[in-house]
Amino acid sequence: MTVREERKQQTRQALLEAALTLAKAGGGFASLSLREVTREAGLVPTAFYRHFRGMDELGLALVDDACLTLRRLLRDARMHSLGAFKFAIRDSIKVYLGFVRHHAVAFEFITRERSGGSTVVREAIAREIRYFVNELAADMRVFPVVRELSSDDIEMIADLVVTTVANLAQDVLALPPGQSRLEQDLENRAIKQLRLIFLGTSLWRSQAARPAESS
Amino acid sequence: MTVREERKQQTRQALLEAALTLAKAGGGFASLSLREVTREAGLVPTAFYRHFRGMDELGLALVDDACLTLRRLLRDARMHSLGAFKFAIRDSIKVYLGFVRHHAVAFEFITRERSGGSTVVREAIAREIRYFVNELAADMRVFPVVRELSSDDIEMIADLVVTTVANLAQDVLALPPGQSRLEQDLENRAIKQLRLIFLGTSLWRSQAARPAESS
DNA sequence: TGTACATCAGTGAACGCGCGTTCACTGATGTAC
DNA sequence: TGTACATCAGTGAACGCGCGTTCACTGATGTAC
Repeated sequence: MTVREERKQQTRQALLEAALTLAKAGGGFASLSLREVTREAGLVPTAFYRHFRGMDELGLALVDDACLTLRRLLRDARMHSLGAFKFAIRDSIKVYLGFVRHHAVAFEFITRERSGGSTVVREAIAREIRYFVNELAADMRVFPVVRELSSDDIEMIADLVVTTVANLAQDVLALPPGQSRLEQDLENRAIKQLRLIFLGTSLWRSQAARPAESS
Repeated sequence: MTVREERKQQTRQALLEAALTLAKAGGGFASLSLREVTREAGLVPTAFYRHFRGMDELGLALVDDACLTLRRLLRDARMHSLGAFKFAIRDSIKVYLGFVRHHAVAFEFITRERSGGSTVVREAIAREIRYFVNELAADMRVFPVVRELSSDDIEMIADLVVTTVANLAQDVLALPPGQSRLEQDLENRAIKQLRLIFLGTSLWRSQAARPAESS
């Protein structure tokens, strides 16, 4: 990579980080101006166009970056869990929350723009979530109890799990800093919820013919 | 109510509806200008201040309105289910989705601003969700299986249910119109998810001492 | 009931401001010879 | 290696536009007598 290309990448990164910082501090990515971003990055507004066509393209780049990091984490986690042949919910949640806190800015961006913001950003995030659900569904097949279920049901359960942990991230990040007691409560709640889900999973097919409507 | 007060209420309502319409069509409530809203409502911009201090106050009024309607629905639903002493998941979801479709604009506003938009609107929505979780937790106590659980656990389960149906509403509303096949899929998925949750609930305490970590 | 005054929802002009985007430019870096 | 030209990331002035908010106003509705 030439010196010029290297410097261009640095500037691009500065723009992405400026956008994340401002989206976190202000009212989300949607209410964020091109001029604000370049100002934060220490550039003149027109320099923006050397890197992105407009704010939408920058938003997509943010989603891609954040999700790439998350995918890497999941891949590593899968390696480890496959090696050890175990699945401890509490440990997994701890690792996950550590990651969420470490990449708080990127995560806040994703959870926030998931349903707000511009259409193109929202669709990109929806696509990534679908990807994660499929990944998790595939991973879950290592458990004998799960392997007996239909693909449809496995995906249904994976979706419930992803929704639950996404909700956890959202709640934790919405907390004012230093509220470690409340954070503990949220963590414990999510752990219990996942245990409940897997408890239900372990019985799923056996009762499927006449399900738990009357309970 | 005098003629003047009546007309003022009409104008106020026109502003609220204009904001809902625009928030649905455009990029959410946050990226919505005072002038846009008054224009849509057929007013001069300055007339806005006769009704709200600014856009934040209008946002809060929207949350209040939408949640008031939803609370009424829940109250009615409770009456019926208490009268009949039954709890059919499929029927409940059907009623709920009917309500979501009927109040699509208000619902889209809530699900969208739940995590995007201005801080004050977001906090108001979080407060309402907490209220719904508590209501549901109280309602769930009519079931003998639930009554044996701790208040903490009941709330944990209620939260999981509320998150799941909120997620369903979000997914259904994000669908392009006329996709009744995909809508059916989402509905069936949510029904299964709730069944799974109640299946887990029916066994919750009995396995609590050494929970489903190894499954 | 009729009159004289008070209230106040909605008007319209005006303001200063930050926005996205255009354009011609500069000067450091890259490249071909 | 040295030179002459090409590339292109970043500059700075300029534009037209919609924004939130102010202010003094108008005229229909309300109220006191």
